[in-house]
Amino acid sequence: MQNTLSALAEPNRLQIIELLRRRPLAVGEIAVRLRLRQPQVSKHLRVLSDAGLVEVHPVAQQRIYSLRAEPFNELDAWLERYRRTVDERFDRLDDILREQKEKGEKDHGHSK
Amino acid sequence: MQNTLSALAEPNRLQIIELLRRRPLAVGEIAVRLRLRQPQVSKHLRVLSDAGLVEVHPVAQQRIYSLRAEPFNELDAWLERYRRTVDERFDRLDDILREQKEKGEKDHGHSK
DNA sequence: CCGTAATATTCCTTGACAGGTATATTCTCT
DNA sequence: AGAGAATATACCTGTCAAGGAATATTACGG
Repeated sequence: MQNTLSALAEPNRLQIIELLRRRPLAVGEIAVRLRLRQPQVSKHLRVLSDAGLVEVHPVAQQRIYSLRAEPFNELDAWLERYRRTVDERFDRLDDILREQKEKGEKDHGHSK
Repeated sequence: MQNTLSALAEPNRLQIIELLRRRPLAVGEIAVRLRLRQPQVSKHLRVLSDAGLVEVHPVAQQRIYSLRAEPFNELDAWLERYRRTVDERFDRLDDILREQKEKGEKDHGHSK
């Protein structure tokens, strides 16, 4: 999860992912489309690969990179935990605030 | 999207978010639970706030931080585009590879 | 108004990381 | 085997962001 997020945090890497969403691509093609130099693309792909976001398939001297589904599913599962709770937390915010306020007042009265 | 991802890329910030998922908290409480120093917590919260991931509600001298739903919804929408395509891309991978291979062979024959 | 609690901000230092360039590696074709 | 693609790696450099410590700010009670 952490690896996935930090891999996607880099703008160019996110771009690469967006590109690969459309279809698998060779390193050189990515470099051309994103106007990056080949070594940087290779390095970014290394990071993405280590994070499990992409996989490689050699075709002659080319390496075709494509997305892997797993990390996206994990992200999805992680988000799921928030879809459930964020809204209700928001609703309860007033209660929490009141709670905190009362706690503060109680402490002050105690120290008198 | 990019802002959201880079905000979440930092381990401690992700931890903060996970904490706030359970319930809104004051800065000091976060610091205690994550064993971080108060200034760093404030700084991380600043980043999270700028990214729109959290919002503040003052209660006396305390600042209660809570999650905001919007960025999570955006992330969800972004992921949705992948839920649809990753699998089918995966199925088509063989086709793509064959395609690339044939292209390569054609080029070579061309240069003869 | 003063003291204190809670938090934010500033300044500094250091480490990680991305880009640039050169070079190594791998594969294919002849 | 040799040449030339396509890609990966190594090394260097500069930048930026995170942690540490001190200080500023804000809000409250007396």
